[in-house]
Amino acid sequence: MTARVGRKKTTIYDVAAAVDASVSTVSLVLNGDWSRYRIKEETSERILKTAHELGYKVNLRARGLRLSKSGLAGMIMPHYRNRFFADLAETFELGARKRNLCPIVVSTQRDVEVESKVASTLLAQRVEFLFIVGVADPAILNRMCEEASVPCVNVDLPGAGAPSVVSDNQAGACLVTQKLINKVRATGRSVDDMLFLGGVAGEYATDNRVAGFLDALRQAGVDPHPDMVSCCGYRPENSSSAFRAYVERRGRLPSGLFISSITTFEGVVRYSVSSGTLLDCAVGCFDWDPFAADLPFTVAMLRQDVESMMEIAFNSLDSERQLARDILMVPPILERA
Amino acid sequence: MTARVGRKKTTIYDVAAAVDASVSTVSLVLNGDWSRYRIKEETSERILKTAHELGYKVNLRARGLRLSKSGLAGMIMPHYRNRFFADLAETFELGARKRNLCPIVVSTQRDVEVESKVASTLLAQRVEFLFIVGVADPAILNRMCEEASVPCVNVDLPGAGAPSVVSDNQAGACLVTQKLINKVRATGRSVDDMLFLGGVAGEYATDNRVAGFLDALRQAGVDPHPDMVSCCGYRPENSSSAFRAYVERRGRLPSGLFISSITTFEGVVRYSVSSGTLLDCAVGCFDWDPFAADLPFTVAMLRQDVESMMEIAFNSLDSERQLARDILMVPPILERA
DNA sequence: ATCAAGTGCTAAATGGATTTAGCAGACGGA
DNA sequence: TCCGTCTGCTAAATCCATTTAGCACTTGAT
Repeated sequence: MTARVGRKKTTIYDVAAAVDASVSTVSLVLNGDWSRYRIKEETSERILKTAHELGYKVNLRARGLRLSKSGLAGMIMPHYRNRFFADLAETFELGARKRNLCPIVVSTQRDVEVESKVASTLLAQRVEFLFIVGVADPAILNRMCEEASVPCVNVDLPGAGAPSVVSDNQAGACLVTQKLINKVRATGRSVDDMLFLGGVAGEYATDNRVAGFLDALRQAGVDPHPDMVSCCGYRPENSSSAFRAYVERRGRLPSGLFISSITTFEGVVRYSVSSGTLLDCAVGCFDWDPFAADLPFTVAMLRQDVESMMEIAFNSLDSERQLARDILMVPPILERA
Repeated sequence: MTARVGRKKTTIYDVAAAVDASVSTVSLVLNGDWSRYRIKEETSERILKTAHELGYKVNLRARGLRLSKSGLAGMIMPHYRNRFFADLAETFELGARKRNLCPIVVSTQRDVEVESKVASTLLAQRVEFLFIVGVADPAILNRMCEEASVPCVNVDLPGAGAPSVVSDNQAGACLVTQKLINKVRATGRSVDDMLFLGGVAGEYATDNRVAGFLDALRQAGVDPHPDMVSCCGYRPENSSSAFRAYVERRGRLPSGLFISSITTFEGVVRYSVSSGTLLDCAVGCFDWDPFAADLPFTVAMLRQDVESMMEIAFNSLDSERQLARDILMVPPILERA
């Protein structure tokens, strides 16, 4: 191991000089097609050996320039702080590596400015494609990708500028609500008395989850009234106080509680702990977290099917599907009933 | 916006041709030092305008090749599935962007093979530096970085091949244990009866946390006995059954419980829920998670000071500090007492 | 008329790899 | 002897941007 103390990196030129061959030969050998170009096995071995001794490592930026491929796969997402996003990131990385690409995942904290800046950096790095995850308005980013002719796909929140892969919020919410209704009925309480908590009215995911919730109620013969839905936002503080207000106003817990997201869940738990209220009602949640799954009451949790979503997303990068721009729905998985 | 329908990207050559100027002029203008090279403002404006119209975006790989800088900042870490790692990733990204670099974070699932492969890809991409986070044996990776003359730093788990930034596990554990001891004494129970649960004996973090736990006990005049420490691994199933065994064997809960990590915590909660045991003892945990912080009993949680750790890590990339290879200890923050 | 200084710009080298067309020599057959 | 065929390799163009030395011209002073 001839230590490279000198700070410059070894190039194919160095290797060529060392073995007294041409750069082309070295390149051909290092790329493995020496036999196709009739280069003697002995020469090939000498080159390989020397390259290794000199600590040669290909410069992917130079190769990328020549081949106009970067070997980079880009993804932008809000953050890593819940299991859904964390799993998306890890699954994306796995998929990228499987395709011999180097994943670049960047989180943007849902800041529109940052989203644009990050996207343009990634495009300037010439990523081979871009996954756009959980971005409220993907239109601008889709546009940027189109101008750079870089394939892209929207995940989690759909947009019209590219194919989109999202969980089937409505069907999932409907399924969980049906479970809750069964439980409520089993305990003899009234299905009229159920509550949807969390999210923001007007937002894609929330609206669809509410729709699924209401679907199930209607199917069960209930005529939903406005008091059954409380979209109080995502922050735990909000759901905590909204839930407190609801309970105090009505003097009792709802018979069944549909929680729209994991942070909303946190707020409910916080209320329960601080008020000493035991949550003895049917509870369902559109999200999954190992901690929540272990809490002192049974929760029907819906886990989004990250593996399938990502597989579909990867598949939607080819050109026909890029043009189609469909919204592809993936059913979430019921984690616990 | 002259739409680039043709799939090739615009280069400075295209711009030069369009404005009938030389490539050099275009490059100088686009890099903002047109006045330093006495290029007329009018020319400069024409070039800028045309570049914009043609949708020109610099090719960072070409620039990187020329300048032998990639503009990439690399980090490898086990996964994103707990708040500590998630926060590390986000803080790293922020720091990279602040330095005008594009962050590349790759998770390796603690697989030694994957770690090496990912590291060599990142080095071949010529990242400007590499953060090595939570890697059990950083030696090989440090070596690779040294050969590539890429600065690196170990975070969370130390190694001798580069500077390391770690939480002060021992001091933190000691601090929490002192809190627990006070609580135990306040409730009149015996400090002899405390338990350290989780982790793996022989591992850096665990050993230091155990040492801190024992320090505090000795300071409190207790002579620690083997039954006070149960290193049952990290998985919730392990801690769940280990804790059950402990409680059943002794017929009661410990007076104070020191939990070594968040996954261990999950197991304890799982036991508590499944057995209907109320955890009415002093509980402390070396880790932090918003969900855990809201559970139905008070937990003294130690949150690792990610911001400080990352700042120190970034600072340790300069050449003197690269050579020093110190282990830098950062005290964790007591989140709740 | 001559020279220095200033103005506005460009040619060309460079960074590291890939890839194709083709060169030089050996060898066999007619 | 001459041609065709192999064998083993290489020259050179190319990808795109950066950067320095320096060219050609004008202006003003002497």
